[in-house]
Amino acid sequence: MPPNSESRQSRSEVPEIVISRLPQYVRILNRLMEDGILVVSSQQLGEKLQVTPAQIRKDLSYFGRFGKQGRGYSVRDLLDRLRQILGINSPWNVAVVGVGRLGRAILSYPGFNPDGFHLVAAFDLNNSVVGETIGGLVVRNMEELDQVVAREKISIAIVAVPVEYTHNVVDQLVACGVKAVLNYAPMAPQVREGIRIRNIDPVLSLQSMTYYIN
Amino acid sequence: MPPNSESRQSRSEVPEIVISRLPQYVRILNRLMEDGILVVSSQQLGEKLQVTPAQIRKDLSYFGRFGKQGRGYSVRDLLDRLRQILGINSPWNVAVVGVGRLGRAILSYPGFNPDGFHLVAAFDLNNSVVGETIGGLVVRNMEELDQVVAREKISIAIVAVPVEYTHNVVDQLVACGVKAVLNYAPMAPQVREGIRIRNIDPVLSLQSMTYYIN
DNA sequence: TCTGATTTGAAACCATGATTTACCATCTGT
DNA sequence: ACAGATGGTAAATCATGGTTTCAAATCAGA
Repeated sequence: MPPNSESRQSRSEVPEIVISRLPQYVRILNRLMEDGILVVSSQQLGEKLQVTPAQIRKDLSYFGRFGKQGRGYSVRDLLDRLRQILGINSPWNVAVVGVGRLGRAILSYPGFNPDGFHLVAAFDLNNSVVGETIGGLVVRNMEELDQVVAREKISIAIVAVPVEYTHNVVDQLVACGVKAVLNYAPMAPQVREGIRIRNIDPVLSLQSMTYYIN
Repeated sequence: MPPNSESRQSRSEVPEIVISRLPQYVRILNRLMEDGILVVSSQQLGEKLQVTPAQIRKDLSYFGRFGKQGRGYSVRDLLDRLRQILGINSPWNVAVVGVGRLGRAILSYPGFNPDGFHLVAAFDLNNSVVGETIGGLVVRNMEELDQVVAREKISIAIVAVPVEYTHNVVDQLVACGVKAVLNYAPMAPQVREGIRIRNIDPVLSLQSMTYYIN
């Protein structure tokens, strides 16, 4: 088998910051697609994203040659390739743990589904909310976690529990086979190699902005 | 007037990445403070934060000399200094715009107040929720924005409105004198020089994690 | 079919910031 | 006073990633 463009460069060599930009490219390309635009240049993409055209070309060149000189990139082709690279060309099943106010907001947020993240299960530690139906899902007891994660092939979890339970919940999720966690608690749980975690922490964001406006 | 430690280095020369680490130092120091720890070394701090002691010392050296050789840092003093540097030694008044499910979750979240971010006003575009009381605040009409922002000295806003209104809302806030915006909509509004904006976008976070677990 | 404009992709170059090393100053405890 | 620990500073080095440059490919139009 001849080397294809994707194996030219080992996966681990692509800088993480490049990966973090790809979803933004995807978002713009989706918009262009909806607008019926067929071809786009790195120049035009750069303007919409406030980055230099060169950076876009370099980012893309980690994965192959997707453009045509003198012309630009086919919106549809580039979108397909990026979705494939990111692993968002097929849907993911996601569990939400914690159905307090934030968890409920997450479960009701319509923005996950169109991008292929299907919220398929909800869990809570507090038995008084177990059994409730929220966003079309029955809230389950944490005892069912293992079984449901396996049955529904859940590899991503969104954690919105109080900070004091977070570490424990994340450990349980990882033990069940969950591979990626989006954590809304104000802490940075440590996870073992191979597990991805992202923390969303509004207070940290606010605290770094006050430096500049002070 | 002799140069003090803070003017040794012009504010703009401190790398933004350094600023973004300071709130994490503050968080750890708060915990140490609660635990009654009086002194901490860069070594110990580094372990808790998963960074090298050298980096912590270098970060702090942008702002002055806070430690004592042979001893470490006084937790209370370092905490005070960092809070002063970040501008979080006195409270900030914050407005929340958008009281849908996410806005309500934000208004009810108890994590802002202890860190000195006081949610003092809530606004919504939809008149059907104006007048409701949520988290102790009466939801106001956007027409009152200008007046309330001025009266309450609000310089930070949290925006949780649907994506199609976001650009407009951010513009209105900036026009009223708001200096920093925490945006929860899946877009990156452009703001003029001098205004700080941070975007919280769970879908982008998920999409960059799938690359690694695919 | 030729010409000129456009654009990509690769390589070279450069800027930033992290790490390492070395050295000194200062503190604690004995 | 001395030993050991630790911070602060500077310099050197290294790693990362952003920018510049340019040859080659492509396209549009005469």
